[in-house]
Amino acid sequence: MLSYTEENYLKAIFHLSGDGEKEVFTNNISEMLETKPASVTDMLKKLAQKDLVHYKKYQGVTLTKIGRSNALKVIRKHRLWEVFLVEKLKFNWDEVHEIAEQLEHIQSNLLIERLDEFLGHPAYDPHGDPIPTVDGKIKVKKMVLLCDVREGFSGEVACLKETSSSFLKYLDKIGIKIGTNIRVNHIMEFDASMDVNIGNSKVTSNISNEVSKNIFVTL
Amino acid sequence: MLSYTEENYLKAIFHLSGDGEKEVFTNNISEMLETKPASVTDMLKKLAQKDLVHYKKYQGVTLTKIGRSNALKVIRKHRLWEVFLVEKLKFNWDEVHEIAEQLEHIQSNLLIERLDEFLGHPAYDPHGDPIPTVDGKIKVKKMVLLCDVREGFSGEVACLKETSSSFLKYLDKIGIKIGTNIRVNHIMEFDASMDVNIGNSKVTSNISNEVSKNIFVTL
DNA sequence: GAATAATTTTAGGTTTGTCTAAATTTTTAT
DNA sequence: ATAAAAATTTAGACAAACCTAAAATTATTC
Repeated sequence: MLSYTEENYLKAIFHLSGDGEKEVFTNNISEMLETKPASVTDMLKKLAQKDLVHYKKYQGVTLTKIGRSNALKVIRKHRLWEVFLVEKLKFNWDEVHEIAEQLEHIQSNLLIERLDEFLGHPAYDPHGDPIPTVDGKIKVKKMVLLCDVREGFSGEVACLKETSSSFLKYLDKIGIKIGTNIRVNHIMEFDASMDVNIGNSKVTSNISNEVSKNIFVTL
Repeated sequence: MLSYTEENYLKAIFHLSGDGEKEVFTNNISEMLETKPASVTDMLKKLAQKDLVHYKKYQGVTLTKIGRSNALKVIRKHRLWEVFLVEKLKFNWDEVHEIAEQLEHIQSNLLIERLDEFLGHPAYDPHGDPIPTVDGKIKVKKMVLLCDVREGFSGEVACLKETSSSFLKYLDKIGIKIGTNIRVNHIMEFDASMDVNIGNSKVTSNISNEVSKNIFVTL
């Protein structure tokens, strides 16, 4: 049985490693979890001892099989609870993160499977992130960042890279949600901002590169 | 902001005091929370310092206004989550306690008010216990223990004193749930067991005094 | 290839909530 | 009323997860 804190470390390592691809370093984790590097070192030793991470002094960490499977379990719970909050309790997509951060640590396999069923086995959370299956598989969609879409092409919003409340509120305001179609009409050479059509709207909106770098679309 | 542990102590004191009526003693708390009396003393000092309990060495504790209100908030959350688990996720009434013990500590007023709304503002949890309102009021039903019902009279099951899994499973088996009508036909002088009719059944069942002492009915 | 900078680890300390063992207070029983 | 029993508190320790400050390692730069 992992502690609340151990689960958070595993989750952070998973995310920072790009879903388990690369190595992760002490300072990255310390920044993400808002703790000091010294504390991270302490915890990495502990996780290594429990066989949850591969860790060599000064050389960064990666998750073991067991560590990865535990991280995915927590992420599954987090995303299912987010769906519940938005679909059933009518929360806005920018309000659910903090609550799901707590709910993801509730221990009960039966609970999470019943919740999954109750929600109709959703594949994606409200921000478009895939929900891992019970056995730790993730459906990866073929997506590109909106900023990489060429002029004249269009795509469907699939997932967000950034999910801060302020970003989500901005997207709400300009009418972008998961599934919205976006057509790229023109890209400014100067600042890489884009003139786009959002949804069925005939009106052209301009979105900054900072924004288009944080939206994934399927073509 | 109270810790998980502090909330559990307040809740335990509330329950042990008979909803805030009597004083509670160190050993009672220690037994309920499965900790040693010395640990309880430590915590009582801390709670007293935070003005959550009235505490005098060797003389027992009672909750302050603030302590009581916090205890009721936790109990409200616990019981609302129990309703959710039974009504929405199809849990059996004997399976929900442990999960609700965890869920009751999730911090978010908005969450609990949305949940309350989602569930249709229930007044009682699956075991018949009243759900405190946001402002800490509890609806007290006029109830008597089934063992105090006289021969020839009948009552409706309103609430259970004991809510252990084994007791709830036994009640399931003999067909007793909240709302079931029970008619007392005969009381054995020897062991105070009762011959009763459960629901609309014409068959007479015999239930022990141990059982009838743990069922509250309204007449 | 040194010297400096950045990163990471070690050493030692804090807080929260727990424990054991010993001391104190209260209650009960003779 | 006093001795024995029961309940409670104090004293001192421990584990988890964090901290600061100093030391060690790795990376970068001239």
